[in-house]
Amino acid sequence: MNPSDLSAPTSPAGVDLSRENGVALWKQIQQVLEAEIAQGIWPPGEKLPTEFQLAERFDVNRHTVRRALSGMEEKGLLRVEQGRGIFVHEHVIDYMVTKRTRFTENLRRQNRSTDGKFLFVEMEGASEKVAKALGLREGDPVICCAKVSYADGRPINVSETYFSAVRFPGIEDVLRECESITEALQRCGVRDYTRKSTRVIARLPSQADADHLRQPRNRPVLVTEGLDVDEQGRPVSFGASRWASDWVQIVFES
Amino acid sequence: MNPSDLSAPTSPAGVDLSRENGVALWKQIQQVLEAEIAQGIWPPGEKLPTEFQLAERFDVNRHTVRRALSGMEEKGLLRVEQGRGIFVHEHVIDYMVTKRTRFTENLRRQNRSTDGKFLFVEMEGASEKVAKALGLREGDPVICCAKVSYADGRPINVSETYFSAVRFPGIEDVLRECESITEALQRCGVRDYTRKSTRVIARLPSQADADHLRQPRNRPVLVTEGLDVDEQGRPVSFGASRWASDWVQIVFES
DNA sequence: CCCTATTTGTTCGTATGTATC
DNA sequence: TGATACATACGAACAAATAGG
Repeated sequence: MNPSDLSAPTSPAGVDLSRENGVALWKQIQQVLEAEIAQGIWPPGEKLPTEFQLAERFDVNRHTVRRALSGMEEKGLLRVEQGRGIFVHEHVIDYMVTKRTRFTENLRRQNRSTDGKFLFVEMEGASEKVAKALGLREGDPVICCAKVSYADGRPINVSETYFSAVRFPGIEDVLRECESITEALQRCGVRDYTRKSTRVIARLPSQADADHLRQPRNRPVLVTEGLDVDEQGRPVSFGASRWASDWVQIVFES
Repeated sequence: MNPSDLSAPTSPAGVDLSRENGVALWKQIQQVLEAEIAQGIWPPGEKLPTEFQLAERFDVNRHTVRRALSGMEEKGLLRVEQGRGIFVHEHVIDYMVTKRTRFTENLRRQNRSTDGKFLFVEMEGASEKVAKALGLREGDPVICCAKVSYADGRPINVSETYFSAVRFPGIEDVLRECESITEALQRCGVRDYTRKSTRVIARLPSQADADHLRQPRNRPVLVTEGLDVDEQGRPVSFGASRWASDWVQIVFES
């Protein structure tokens, strides 16, 4: 190591850990690091020193540091990314799901800026799943609207939303002109719609989804499938989303 | 390979793929495999031949097979486990979350046998999160009831449920005697309770959770945190669960 | 595209102290 | 006292993902 590095200490001074008070070393390390995060010494989003550097600082084995870090990761305080490093976790976004779930409105209420980018809007034949949800037959024409949604400039969601091309003729063009799906549906005569059911699973993302969400492929995503219905209970749209689970938690209020 | 292996063919006979009809080879392979799964040639839970064996069977490169398989995995037809193999996905369990969510009742309705195993029931000091949810102060005494729940003999859920030790004196012993938490609460004077909110995230499991759920550590789990309240709206219990996301999808009905 | 360095993830083996039977 | 189990801590090696040239 270059001596000039000493002028830019990347971590607080050495800490004395007691090896005789009966408290496990890894627990003491976790306490110290949690306190430092709480004090803002390591602000949200900041990269922590490497496991090796932390091991040097506390004068313990790397395994001992890892034990402390894994406890903090489970608490949601850290995000550990293989090959990149360890990061202090930013505050996650609560995405509230209620009967009346609207993406933009939802995040605005949490003082998040929102943005969206259409990937494509096109007509295709309904898959078995889409057909079943919308009450159509497999192969019936549907409009698929694929987009990536952002909060505070970070991609948090990749989605495809399907509409019956028969029920909503011309929605293809309307969607391309509108900012939000709610707006497009209103222009197509749907004054109001509500969420009927939402299905949630967790899995690892496809390469394409990982790219869109700018996350590694070994971090899981939340996958949701939701069906929206109009005031008469008829299906309006079926949406499939992948959420960056490191940044979003989905909250269902009854 | 031992010649006797030939007497136990593990896969259907060779299939002719057309290289001239403009349909990508991997799509043709996917069609064939999906048809075979639909026909029950590869029943749910069955291990498929290795990628190499499939490549030999279709006389293509292993990467071509992988392309087909990855499409099927995204559809949820397969489950790929690094180092173990490729398995036909069993039908997943729909765990319905409504205002009145009861574990056993919920799964019985889907003709699933249920079982549970208590890991421990003990008193501890409330963490910040638990205290906040139950309306207590950090360190206040709470009873933690940890269990693993099974459906059809497969572990699908690891959970800890917390109760105020002040509000429910003696629940520690009642829990140990009861089969279900609903029953224990009834014995403690809670006639009815409803789910107020449920929070969902996805992450990779801890070693302990992976062991309980009998799944590899690189398969994600669904993590839910739910708050139950009594008829007066007072918090009754706070539960934190990890779900084997390969076997369960959580469905919220509004 | 390959190659290398960095960093985290995983799995061995070993040793020690403590609690329990 | 021994036998056993368990948690803790260290060391070494290798695997896997990332980033940069």
